[in-house]
Amino acid sequence: MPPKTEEQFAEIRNEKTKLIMETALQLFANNGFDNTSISAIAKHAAISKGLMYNYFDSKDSLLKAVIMSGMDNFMHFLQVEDENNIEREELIRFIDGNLESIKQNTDYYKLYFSLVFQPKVFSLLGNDFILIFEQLINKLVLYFSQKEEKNPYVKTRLLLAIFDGVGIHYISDPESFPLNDIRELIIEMI
Amino acid sequence: MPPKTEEQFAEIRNEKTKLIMETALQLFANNGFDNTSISAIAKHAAISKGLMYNYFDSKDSLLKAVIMSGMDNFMHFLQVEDENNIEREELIRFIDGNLESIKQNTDYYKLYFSLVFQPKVFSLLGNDFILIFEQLINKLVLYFSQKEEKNPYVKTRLLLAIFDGVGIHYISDPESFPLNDIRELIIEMI
DNA sequence: TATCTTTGACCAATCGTTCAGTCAAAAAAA
DNA sequence: TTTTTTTGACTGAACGATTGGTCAAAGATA
Repeated sequence: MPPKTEEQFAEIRNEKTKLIMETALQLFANNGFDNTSISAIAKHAAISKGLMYNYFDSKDSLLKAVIMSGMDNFMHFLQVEDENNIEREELIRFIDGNLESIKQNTDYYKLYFSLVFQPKVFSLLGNDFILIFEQLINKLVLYFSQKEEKNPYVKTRLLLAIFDGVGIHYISDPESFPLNDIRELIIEMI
Repeated sequence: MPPKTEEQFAEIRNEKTKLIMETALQLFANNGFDNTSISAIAKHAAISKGLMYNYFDSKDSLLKAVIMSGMDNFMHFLQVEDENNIEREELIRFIDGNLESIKQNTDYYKLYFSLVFQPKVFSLLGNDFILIFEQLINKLVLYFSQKEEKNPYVKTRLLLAIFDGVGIHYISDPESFPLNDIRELIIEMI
């Protein structure tokens, strides 16, 4: 029989994994991934350097876990239903989810924007991003088609670009960026 | 007397400086700043490592020069006049300049977005960015005030955010992103 | 020769990663 | 209760690779 139950060990591992990932996200986002050493993460998390390698195979593997976790979190905010049809109310919920996600996960957005253009990093993540993105496009195109928008696809691509632009500007300057007022302008557009 | 005239040496230095900066921009943008070694830059530029240090004091100094040069280039595209007043025609020129700048300097935008959130890098650049940004805000607020827009400041912040969002999406996917059609939508907004 | 550009071996520092070994805690045995 | 055994989380010195940066010497040209 083990000295601790499996459940106890699992909880320890869960908490430490979470601690390491949260610390890593904070440092990656604000100092850059390549500029953040494992030593620095260990120091901030008050653990040893070796322990990180007990939980993650490599620095790349840690990065992947951090980004995937952030993406999961983002998807929960969106709450997009799987039906094909989409009502205006649901689109507004989607917009609010997007803006709320930006507010609550600024570090994740910083990390995302700082790495998304590096082919090496992008390939690390597989094509989950692309699939989710295409799914979003299809839904929004359908919505704007129903609204008899002149060019539903173009409007869709603009709207998705706006989310990222608003995200970047909010992150750069959270105090003075009028996020709530801009929400109203976006809703007027749809 | 030197073996070459001052002018000859100056031209050599100008050309080499340009070569190093262009090579560095390309590698910084696509592989990341910290992930690009001086040796790699030298190899791609077909010069020695030591020569880079003949032209730039440090890697940070090279980065600063690259970013500043990109910003100068960006400002030339904008062609914003110094008068207080701003006509619709000039704003459209400004939009077109912005979009054209994105098209022609994708590497610079990649580098910019990948570093802008790092406090260490941001402080390297001084507050030129902030000043230019505030100047743009003031001009656009004035324009939208003249158009009797409901909330000129909010509209301005949204428009500037849109430029960055469009830039990111175009860079991520230049082939399928409908930049020209989106230009029309933006112009309809102003 | 005189002068500036150019080279690449070299350095100390830091990096990601490894691994032999320590430790507290709890079940099992006494 | 007390002692022994067993477990896996945890540590940190050490390693090879790589980094930004230096510099004495060579190359080139008038």
